[in-house]
Amino acid sequence: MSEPPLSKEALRQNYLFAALTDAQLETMLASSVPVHLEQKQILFEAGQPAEHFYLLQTGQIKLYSLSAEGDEKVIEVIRPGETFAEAITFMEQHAYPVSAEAILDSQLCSFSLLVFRRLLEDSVATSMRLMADMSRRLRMRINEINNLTLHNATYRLVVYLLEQIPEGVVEMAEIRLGTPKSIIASRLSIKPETFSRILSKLAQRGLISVKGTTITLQDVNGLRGLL
Amino acid sequence: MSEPPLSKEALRQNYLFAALTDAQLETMLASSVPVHLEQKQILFEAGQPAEHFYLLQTGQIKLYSLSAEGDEKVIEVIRPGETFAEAITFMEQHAYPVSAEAILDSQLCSFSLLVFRRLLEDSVATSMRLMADMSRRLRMRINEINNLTLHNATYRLVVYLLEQIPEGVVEMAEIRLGTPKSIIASRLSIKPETFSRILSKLAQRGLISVKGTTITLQDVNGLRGLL
DNA sequence: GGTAGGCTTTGATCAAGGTCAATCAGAACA
DNA sequence: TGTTCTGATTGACCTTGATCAAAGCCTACC
Repeated sequence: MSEPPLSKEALRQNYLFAALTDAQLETMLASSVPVHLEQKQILFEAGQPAEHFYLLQTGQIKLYSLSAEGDEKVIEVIRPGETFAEAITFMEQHAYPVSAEAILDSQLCSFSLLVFRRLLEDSVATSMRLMADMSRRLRMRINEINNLTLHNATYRLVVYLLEQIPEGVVEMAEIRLGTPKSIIASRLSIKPETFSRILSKLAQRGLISVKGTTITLQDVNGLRGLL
Repeated sequence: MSEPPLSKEALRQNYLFAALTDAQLETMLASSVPVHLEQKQILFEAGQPAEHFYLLQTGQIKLYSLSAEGDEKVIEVIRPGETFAEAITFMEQHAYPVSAEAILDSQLCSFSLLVFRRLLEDSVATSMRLMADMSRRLRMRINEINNLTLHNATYRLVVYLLEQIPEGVVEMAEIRLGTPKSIIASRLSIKPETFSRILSKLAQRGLISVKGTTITLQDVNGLRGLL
């Protein structure tokens, strides 16, 4: 299992690193360590002291919270090319606010939060990008709170389905869920049983059809009409 | 109704402005306009193009979302000394993600987002503070999502009550709600009726007592035990 | 003081979604 | 080709909290 050599060019693909100078990029790379996770392996747990943030190269990672009773809520599913936990540099106590676990075997790269933070002080452009991203995340979270409080489970599921297809599609569309249904359910704050029931209800109404992990939106406009 | 003259010193009280130079502060002040809102007056609505952010001097403002059916969810209640909407500089489309309405008559001060943004480019320290605040807000939102999905209404209400009292208190504590119960209910995503019922249930169990807008926590430890 | 209008409370009823348990479907593997 | 294991589905039932409607309570204002 040879670790993929992370090039400066590859790194610059990511918005976070795009505005760094070569020297800065090299500093970041020098602090980086490749990390491999097996499926179900835990990267960090909520409350742990945070010293690194991560760039996911391949695989999938779920960020989630646990209640005292052990119930799990998936906050976000990270996909290749995305970084996560970088905003933690700014938290008072440097501790992860959520836990992270590999859904699939994953290859990632860890960076020092401290090094990153020092570097931010010299890179206004990168600060701006980071702020833009944080405000995007903030916006996403507000959106999610709205969905949770203002809308029901069916609404959330339909929104999710429609988000998976490209803009212009009007008629039919096929979605391949890249993630176990139970995790999507948790992401949407729905129990797996309810998730399954809603899917079959939508199928009954001819709006979608489900075959295993593939969902075909038979009537995109009809689905939009539910919102 | 004479607008209170906003001094540089007063402005520096706020974390956002604390790290600015005198000249920068003057630039901000030059872009500022005092705003007065009557109770129930709307400051801005979700989706409107955003050109200003605000510092609340006196009164109370609620930030909220509306569903298509007109249901309202209060996201946050702003109190004097707090700024809001400043993170919008970084959003792709510069539009307010929520609406803002005065709960009480309120005096506030508006600032130009554009001027602020330009100034951030010259003030690394202020960028850092802003990022710290954004990450705090991000953390708050994640916390709220957890509360919504992992905990029930009673839990959320008890957490809210306990948040209102100082750290060390063990026995009794009195809370004066500065905000109508219906708004606190919405903030906690509970209907007013349910809110009221939960309060009386807690009162029945001797944990609290309610007299109008004043709530006495009779048994703080008992309440903590519910969590 | 009387009364109008805004919150808040209370009661009765209902629906959405959760829980528990059984069964099923597939993938992995021997 | 079983066999096993994990995740998905289905059914019966239950709980939470929403909804609807009717009082109550206060405060403001005539």
